[in-house]
Amino acid sequence: MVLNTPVEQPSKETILSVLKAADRIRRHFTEILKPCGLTLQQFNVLRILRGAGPQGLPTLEVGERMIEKTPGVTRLLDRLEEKGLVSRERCHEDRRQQLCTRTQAALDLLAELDEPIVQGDRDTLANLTAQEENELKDLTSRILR
Amino acid sequence: MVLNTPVEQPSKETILSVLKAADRIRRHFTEILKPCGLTLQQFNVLRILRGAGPQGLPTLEVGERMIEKTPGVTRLLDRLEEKGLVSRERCHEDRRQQLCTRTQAALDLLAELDEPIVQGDRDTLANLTAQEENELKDLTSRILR
DNA sequence: TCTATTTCCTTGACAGATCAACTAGTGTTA
DNA sequence: TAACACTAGTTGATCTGTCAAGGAAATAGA
Repeated sequence: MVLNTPVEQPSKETILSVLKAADRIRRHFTEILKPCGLTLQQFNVLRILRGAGPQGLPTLEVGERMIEKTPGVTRLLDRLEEKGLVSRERCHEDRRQQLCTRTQAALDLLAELDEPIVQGDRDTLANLTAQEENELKDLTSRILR
Repeated sequence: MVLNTPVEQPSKETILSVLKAADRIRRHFTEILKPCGLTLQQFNVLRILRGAGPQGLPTLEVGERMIEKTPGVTRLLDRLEEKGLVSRERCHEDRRQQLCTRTQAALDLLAELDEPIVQGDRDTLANLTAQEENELKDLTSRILR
């Protein structure tokens, strides 16, 4: 998950700290989602599809919004379809595309999760002031750019 | 990899930014390691074992230093052993333990990687001043704590 | 209009993360 | 010393990430 601990250069420490923080964040939300039987990525897909509305999105579009390689998305969608949370059908204008839509069940599930997730957001940054939060956003956005 | 993009609360943006940065960092180092046929985690294990010296470390110890669940470590070590980079043998004092040691081949490989990795560290934070770097370390270390 | 290329997506294969269940030694204690 | 719990590690199953290869529809060019 994370680079190891032997620390010499200060940069290494900083990088390590960023990676560890991301790791804690991921675990935190994974924990929140576990009772619903959703993984973090599945949840992301559902939220993206909720945002897309009833007309749905083609597979690649979903992938792009997740910064994710396509093959993973296909199989992610496979599982969500099996669970009845997503439905897919060929697009008529462009028959290469598969339009993915969230089902009503997905909307219900997401609605249940909204509060816990917002709370999770709060908990994640509970130790930072609003200003520090902005600073953190700024600094991380400038990493490797 | 990352939470999706629909953004309402500022906390969400910050969290997203941290996750994305970690993602870029991970990809960056993965890229550096690819020519050597090592994954990031394999590299971590080898560095840990290099740090441990010739007497090696039991499997669980390796796992702890990686913030990693044990089962994963076992299989990680399996692959490294197949590649001839790690050797394992039962500990005589406590026959439950497997002592894992880096081989000479591993040391050679790591030596080759030291410079590229240090350069990778530099590149990662190239856009931050030393002070900003410290700030980033501080802020991330306070996330979810 | 027919081939060549591109685009969208799927499949296969393998590394890795995580959970649950299990084996094999160790230690403890009655 | 026999029974019990504990520790170290492995194995199996499922999900995800990534690469490489490929199919099928759309598009471009001759």
